[in-house]
Amino acid sequence: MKARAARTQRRTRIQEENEERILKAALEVFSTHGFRGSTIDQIAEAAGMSKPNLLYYFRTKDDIHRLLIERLLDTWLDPLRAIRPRGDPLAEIRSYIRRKLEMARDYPRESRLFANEILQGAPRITDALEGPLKRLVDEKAEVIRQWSREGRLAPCDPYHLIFSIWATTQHYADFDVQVRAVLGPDRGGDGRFEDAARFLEQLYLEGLKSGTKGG
Amino acid sequence: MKARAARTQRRTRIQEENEERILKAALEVFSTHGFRGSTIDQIAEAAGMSKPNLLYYFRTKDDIHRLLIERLLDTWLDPLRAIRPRGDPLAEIRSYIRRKLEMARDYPRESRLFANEILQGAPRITDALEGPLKRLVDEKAEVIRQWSREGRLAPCDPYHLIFSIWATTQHYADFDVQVRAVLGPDRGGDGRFEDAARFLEQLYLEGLKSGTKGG
DNA sequence: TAATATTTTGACCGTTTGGTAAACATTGCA
DNA sequence: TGCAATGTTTACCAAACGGTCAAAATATTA
Repeated sequence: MKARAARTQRRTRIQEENEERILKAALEVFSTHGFRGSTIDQIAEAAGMSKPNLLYYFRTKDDIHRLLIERLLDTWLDPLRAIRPRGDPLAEIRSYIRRKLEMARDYPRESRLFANEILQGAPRITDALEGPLKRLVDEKAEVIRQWSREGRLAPCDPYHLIFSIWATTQHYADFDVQVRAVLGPDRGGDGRFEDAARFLEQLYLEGLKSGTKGG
Repeated sequence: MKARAARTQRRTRIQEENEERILKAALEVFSTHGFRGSTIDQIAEAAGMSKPNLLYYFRTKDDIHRLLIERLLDTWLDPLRAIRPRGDPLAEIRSYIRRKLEMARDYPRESRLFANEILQGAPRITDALEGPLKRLVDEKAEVIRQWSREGRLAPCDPYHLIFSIWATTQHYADFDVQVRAVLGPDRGGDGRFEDAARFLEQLYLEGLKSGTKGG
């Protein structure tokens, strides 16, 4: 029985280990060089195996990338999904910012992989953007709009609110080098995420509390 | 006299035209595929000339990229430089956001070129980040801090304030595909920049007006 | 342990890539 | 007009690239 077929049926211990090693290495490489900027050799070396050996587990470079993106999209929107329509608006938004910042801190490579993909025109995930992503955002935007209608949140454009939270939080993963360079060795350390959280919470909670006029 | 030497002295009309054509084409290509993802052939084709012809004007692919980045950095920080310490804090911040949004709208390729560079670890511009950029940000951060001290602006971390403005405005250039996909054909049109401006101004002006407690 | 299935390797292939060399064409000017 | 400087093209190269193949090595199991 060939390995190809086997993988779809039963997976060996070695298969499981090596595929995971490859994906981990590929995430590192793809996220820092983009798809075209990464070579199979680079990934193989990072995974500690030869190129043909790697290609025994994944038929093409594209396959690896596709799987990584697929996995990513699966969990990337969890924080947004976690917004509860019945919760307190400002508390929900604060939690959302928190969770997104934690993801930027704990999964910066995933963030950069995504950013690379979008930056280059999202050739492989346009469907996901226009389908599931749009639907989820539409749903949560309606929740936010309802909060505003009920006077529990300042009236504002829910889509641009979501965009701005994406932007500000992912910035700390995607533009990490710049953030560190500007903050310098002192303030660029581990504390920067807490400083960011404090600032963003202040900005959003003050900027969005009801009683504030808005568009 | 060789062309190489001539370029440093007097530039022919043809030289001027072709170098400009090449840079324009290269900006388009580099900004959407990154450095390694772009090929000289692609740039040459976009510029409407043959590869050797292009290489007559620029010795290497790297040279083109370096020049583009150099030009970019030169104007990229103009909006930040334009912040006047003696102006009204909220008005200055509003203008800054406006200008940055306009740049995202009018020069999205430059924004993406920069984003690509930072995302991939800023290998070619670390010096610029740690030097001139950091100095400028330090200077303006002090201005902002002073505003807070004077009670004309809510106390806040000036660095993260600047980061958040960078992030939210550049987002509309760098993540354009995603923004369009989510907003859909109706709201994704030309109006999205004005909607964004309205939202961001509300957020920042309300979130930062003095009288607000902060860290 | 023997037989079988799986895993790893080295040698290789066609294509693409960045870049060169030299011949050819064009332009600008005395 | 003639001639040198400038500009363009054709043909090419070596290295890097994505990927294949068959044989060797290892692991699994009857």
